[in-house]
Amino acid sequence: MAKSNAPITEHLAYLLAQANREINRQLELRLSKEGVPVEQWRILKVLSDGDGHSMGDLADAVLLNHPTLTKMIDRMVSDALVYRVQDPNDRRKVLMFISDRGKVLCKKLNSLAVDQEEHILESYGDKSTSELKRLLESLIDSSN
Amino acid sequence: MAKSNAPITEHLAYLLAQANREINRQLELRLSKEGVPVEQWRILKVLSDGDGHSMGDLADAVLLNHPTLTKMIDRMVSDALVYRVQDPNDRRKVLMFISDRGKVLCKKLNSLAVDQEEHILESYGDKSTSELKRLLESLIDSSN
DNA sequence: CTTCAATTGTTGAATATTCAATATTTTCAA
DNA sequence: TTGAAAATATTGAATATTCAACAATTGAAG
Repeated sequence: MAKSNAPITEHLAYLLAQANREINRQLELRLSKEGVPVEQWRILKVLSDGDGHSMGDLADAVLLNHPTLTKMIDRMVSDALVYRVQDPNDRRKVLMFISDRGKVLCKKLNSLAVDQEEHILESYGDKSTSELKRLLESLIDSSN
Repeated sequence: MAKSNAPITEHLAYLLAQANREINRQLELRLSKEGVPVEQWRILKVLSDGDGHSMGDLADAVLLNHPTLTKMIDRMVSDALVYRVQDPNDRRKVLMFISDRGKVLCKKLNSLAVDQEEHILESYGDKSTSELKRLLESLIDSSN
């Protein structure tokens, strides 16, 4: 039986929040070299496959809710990183695409992100990293 | 060598964000029964030791930055869950304490949170959970 | 001692996020 | 075929967060 008086630092929810906050902070720091928030990097990366993604799909993929995504996309369209196309098969939908400018930026961001992953591998270890990834994936799976 | 064209779902930062989002959403759902955001539960839990905690310490412990914490504490003071005392040893500091009312609420919240942890244990497994916790702690350690 | 830098917490303005309501299009049952 | 319900994206108002500036206190060097 779980103890209700356990310190907060022993709760899974807290450990996840703490780890996420720290890793995200580090990534943020790298990406700030290009003046881009983490969410925009995610968006560019998802759109990098060249396919059109609806706003709904994209929102799920980049962990943002719809209105937040809409407004972030507005900014990215202003910056000419992505563009909207109405889905010809279902005109309720908007398909998002990455622009050439977006692709160029995405490459730079990818190398900054890889830089971070390598840094983690060094200090945290190869074994631990892949084991952690495996466990996280499995946790996410079991939560659906 | 890490691949820069790896899908975003393979990045540790993304997996952490995704897992954190999901687990936090579940916890939020439970705590909403008492109308309390997750951060307030964390605050109450940290203050449950009965000691006075400065705003700075508290901000670190509950993963909020200072201005956000100040404003959340303002609300909690209005709700009579916590109270401020000026630190007699260092009058720049404010020491936060939990009230009796806060303690009562905290107990209810704890059992809701334990409920969630038990639910995770069931669907995700005892072994995986403790192994994941261990790896997260170690990741956090190695990031300092 | 005095003064200047560092620490601590709060405030207000700027920014971002969220919730509820809306508009548009599609689906599907009658 | 029509009309109601569902799906999709956006908008605007309400709310929350963040950044930079501020005030108060302490520490420490000269």
